[in-house]
Amino acid sequence: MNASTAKKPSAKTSSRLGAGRLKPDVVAFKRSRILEAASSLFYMQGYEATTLDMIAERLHVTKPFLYSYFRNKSDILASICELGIRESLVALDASADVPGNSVDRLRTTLAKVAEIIVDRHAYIIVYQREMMNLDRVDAQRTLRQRAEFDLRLARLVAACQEEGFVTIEDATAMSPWMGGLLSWIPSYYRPGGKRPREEIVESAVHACMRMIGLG
Amino acid sequence: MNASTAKKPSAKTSSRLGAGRLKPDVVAFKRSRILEAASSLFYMQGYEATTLDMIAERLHVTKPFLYSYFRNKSDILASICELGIRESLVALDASADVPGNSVDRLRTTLAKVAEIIVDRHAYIIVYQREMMNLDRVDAQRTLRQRAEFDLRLARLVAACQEEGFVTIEDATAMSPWMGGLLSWIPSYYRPGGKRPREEIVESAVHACMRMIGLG
DNA sequence: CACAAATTATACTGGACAGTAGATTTTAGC
DNA sequence: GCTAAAATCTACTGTCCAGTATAATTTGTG
Repeated sequence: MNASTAKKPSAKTSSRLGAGRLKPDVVAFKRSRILEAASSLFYMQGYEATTLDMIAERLHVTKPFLYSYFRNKSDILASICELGIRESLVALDASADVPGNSVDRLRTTLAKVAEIIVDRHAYIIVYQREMMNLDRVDAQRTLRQRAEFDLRLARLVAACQEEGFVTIEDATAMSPWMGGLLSWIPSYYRPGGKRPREEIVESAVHACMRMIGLG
Repeated sequence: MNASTAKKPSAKTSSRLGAGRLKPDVVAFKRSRILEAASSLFYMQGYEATTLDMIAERLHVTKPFLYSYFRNKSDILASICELGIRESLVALDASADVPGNSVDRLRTTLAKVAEIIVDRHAYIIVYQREMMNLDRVDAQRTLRQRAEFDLRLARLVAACQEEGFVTIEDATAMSPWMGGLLSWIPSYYRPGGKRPREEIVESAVHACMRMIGLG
């Protein structure tokens, strides 16, 4: 295969043009397994300390196998960073569909994002810690996604202000702190720790809401 | 010299035993200049991507020179991590001397720590990002310092509760979020950005105080 | 100004690791 | 079950860099 960038099997790799449903899914599955193994190792040992041979070994494959699914080491990292933030972005997008008023929407969305961050803690940590190892293009895309995250969060807060639920003047100035607090969760909460997931999420949401005067 | 760990000139390095005031200071000065150069490069490019030759070049010295003042590369990093947190710890210690009630003490201390973090942003970022590159001993000491930081912050919050200024039941559960928020400052605030230092500090302190119901 | 001790530099080594060329095996259509 | 293509592996290379042995230089002292 030797995917130069995209792994999309160029439309007519299989004999039956555009037909094969299975193969693309298999490719996607393999990619996600590689990312799982890589993120776990990056999380525990760091990006530079993790060799491609280690990733390959964990999957019982060899290094050139990885190169069939990713351009190079930093392409693996870029995919992890991408995954690390996209889900949160999707959750923020979905906030418009939450029933109730703007405060309900904010609270529900914060909780949803907090849950995602707890569940994907390894991706988030790797994302924050290793972003600088990305090449220019990947780094810029990732930064843009992060800016998008902050922007949408700020809009949610602004809506609470506009609808009159929040009277604190500098409420929008609090939204970056909310983003920071959420991003901080994985540093503070280790999976398998004593505190249950729900408690962490609830506490984080509380902290965020109080920042804008909503108990 | 070839400092094996401590650089203390073993008491009678100079001819006049225990007399020389200058030399130890010169050694300390050189060490701090090395740390400055190293932290700046680690901050901008990451620990692994920074070679000892780069650090030496920036100071117009050579690699073996660095080995006269630090055991190895990770010893340099360990010193940066140490510095990155010690000042904050000192500020937390000094909180007992702040006049006024416990709320005044908390507010003043949070502001002081926020200022330190803003001023030492490179150290803080490197500390958070590269801690895993430390060897076991240095990593444990650093983790202990961080735990100490969280503990003292929690005590300050608890005092506000005991003196009756804070009525929120889960106030102490908020203190880790305060620590996280403060640690987040350098990711959000880049020096030379549009927002002035004071504004950032004030906003951060506000956010923290509101978490425990103090506007 | 000689001469020991300290400081700093030159020049090298050894190992690790990302990335690759080419061989081999598996898969799937006929 | 034959054959072409896709998937995967074996074996290698070139580079980079932490760390070091040893040489040169500076500094302080009598």
